[in-house]
Amino acid sequence: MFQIDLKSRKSIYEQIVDNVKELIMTGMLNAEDRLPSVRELSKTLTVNPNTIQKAYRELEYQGYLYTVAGLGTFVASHTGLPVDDKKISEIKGRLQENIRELFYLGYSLNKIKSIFDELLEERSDWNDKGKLY
Amino acid sequence: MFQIDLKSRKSIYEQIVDNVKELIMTGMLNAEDRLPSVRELSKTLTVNPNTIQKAYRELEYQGYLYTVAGLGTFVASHTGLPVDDKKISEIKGRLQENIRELFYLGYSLNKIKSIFDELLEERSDWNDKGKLY
Amino acid sequence: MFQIDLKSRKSIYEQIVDNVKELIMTGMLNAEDRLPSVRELSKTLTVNPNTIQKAYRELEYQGYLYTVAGLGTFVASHTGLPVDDKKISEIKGRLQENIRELFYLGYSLNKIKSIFDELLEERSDWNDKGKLY
Amino acid sequence: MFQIDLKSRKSIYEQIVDNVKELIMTGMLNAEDRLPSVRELSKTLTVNPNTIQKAYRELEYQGYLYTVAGLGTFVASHTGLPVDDKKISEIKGRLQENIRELFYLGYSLNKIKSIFDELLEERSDWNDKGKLY
DNA sequence: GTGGTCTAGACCACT
DNA sequence: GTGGTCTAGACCACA
Repeated sequence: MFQIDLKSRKSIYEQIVDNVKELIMTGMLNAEDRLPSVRELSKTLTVNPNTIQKAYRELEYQGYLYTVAGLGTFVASHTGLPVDDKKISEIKGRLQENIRELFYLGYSLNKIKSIFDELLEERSDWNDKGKLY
Repeated sequence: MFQIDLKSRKSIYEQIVDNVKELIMTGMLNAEDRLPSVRELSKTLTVNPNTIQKAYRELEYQGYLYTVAGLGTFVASHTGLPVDDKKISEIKGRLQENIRELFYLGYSLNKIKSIFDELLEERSDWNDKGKLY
Repeated sequence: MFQIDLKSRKSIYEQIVDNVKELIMTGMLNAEDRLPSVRELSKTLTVNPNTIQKAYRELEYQGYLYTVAGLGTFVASHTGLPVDDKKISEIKGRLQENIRELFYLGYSLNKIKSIFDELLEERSDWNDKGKLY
Repeated sequence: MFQIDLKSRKSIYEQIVDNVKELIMTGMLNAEDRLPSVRELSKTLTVNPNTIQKAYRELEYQGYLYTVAGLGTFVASHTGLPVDDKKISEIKGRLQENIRELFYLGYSLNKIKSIFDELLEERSDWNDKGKLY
């Protein structure tokens, strides 16, 4: 599934959260898919079960997963969710930050734009079907 | 100068680092400008001096500031710095991540592009003079 | 009959208990009505039979149902039950809690009262016939 | 501050969550008040620090507290928050449930109304000042 | 001092 | 089997 980097400055549970999010966002995991059980993932990653559970719970809080005690943990479907304005503006803030950094490193605004377009180009295989905006 | 948000998840020293970086990148602080002393900033932000100290040290380490004993802390000039490829690709990675997240939240690629263009528009006052790329 | 929400934090058997209680209280199920067998309900809800079993047993224990071996499970009649003072004061406690919460969320006492009246209004179709108080 | 009931079916951390919420809602704890540190409360309640932390974190998720690592945990101010519609309708659901139960226990709608009015009366000392609705 | 993370290992309720 | 809670005790970064 993925690997944990113990040397990273990110905490283990945070790495798990990010990795699972990515699997969901890239479509490797789809709505209603069952995730490995806490104990299973604990073994394959050689990480304490509590740590896995913490990650899963965090993902549940963030709306990516839901849990049925005794059955397992599943990918939540998020269609129809009201778009989270707070989240959006947070992402915009991060984008601004990145723009600023690139600018500081010597890139002109035009160059930054072309970099971004390039990145979008790479994703042109993604399907806009069902997109709300 | 700027404000600290205690409620943020970011640690205080990290907020200071980010804020100073931002001031430098946006041109509010220019090369050779003198920063407030540790004690001064400590008072204006009502933050422990050790915390300010740590932030300044981190900024020094990252090349944004330099210190002259007995005189104070100053903004370093960065012109002529070799473009840090590692940093660039890290930023690109973060941009990709943001794209993925917006896409996941229901935005089409076109919409994402227009969001980014909007953000760039807001910075159109920035001067490309002296940009290397 | 009703639906189970796997995403709910409530355990499945608890949802069944609550739903059956509701059906009884709203008069959809009346004294001596026969409930679906464990196997039947298990199929229609696609839920493990053990889970249904546990829910029925709980409802029996709480006095809502009774079982006749070989015949099935039935709704118990509750007329003439001595009013359970302990239960009443427990419900009052919960009401207090809800009042507190609404108040905390910014509602005035008057507004809270009108919310409650509204909820009662929705139930004005209920029949007070036979009520002891 | 409060006591934990080990015999309760509520988990310890949940009891802490509920108790702290109540302290906040009743005004015993006010915005920006500092809560006992994790270790402190751990000692006074003779409960493991991890359990306290879990409770505090839960309260943070729910918006009642905020945390500054190295400084402590504080009561968040919630004024100006957009009223959480989801929360409101959840509370309404609970109120309906209580109404239903009282009805089932033999109370007429009128009696239920008078019970609720009585409960509100007890809180008539509360001040509506600053209430949004 | 503060909160945050992590481990090892136990016990419980639910499916 | 599943997730959920709890303990005891360790180590880290931040203020």
